[in-house]
Amino acid sequence: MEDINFFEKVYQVARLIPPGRVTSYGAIAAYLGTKGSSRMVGWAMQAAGNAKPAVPAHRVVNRQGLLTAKAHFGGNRMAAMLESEGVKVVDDQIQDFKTVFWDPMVELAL
DNA sequence: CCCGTGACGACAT
DNA sequence: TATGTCGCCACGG
Repeated sequence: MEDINFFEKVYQVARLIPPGRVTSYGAIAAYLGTKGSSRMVGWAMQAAGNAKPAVPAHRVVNRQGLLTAKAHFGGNRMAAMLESEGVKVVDDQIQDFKTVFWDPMVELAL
């Protein structure tokens, strides 16, 4: 685990996000132990586009459940993918965010 | 090696 | 509740 880079850690956790669920940058960061570096998670996601297998970055949103990454995906592609998985999105805001929220700290229960 | 940047978050006002 | 400011750390130039 310590052999892999911070980025890969983020990728692995992100890939564990089940369809129809979403998580926040801070949640991933906290799970990795770098609680205060939620930004790094987002930064990693930027590079995630070059990672293989592809990372479901569209399932990662901010603490408010707002599709901040939407701008990076381009257009409403991100929202469409989420809705396709059963996640309701209105005006870039995930509905019932609390319900679809997937917390690695709890789900992975390390 | 120093500086700016960034898909965030928590706290202060 | 809303807005503003600071902290956080990795990466590129």
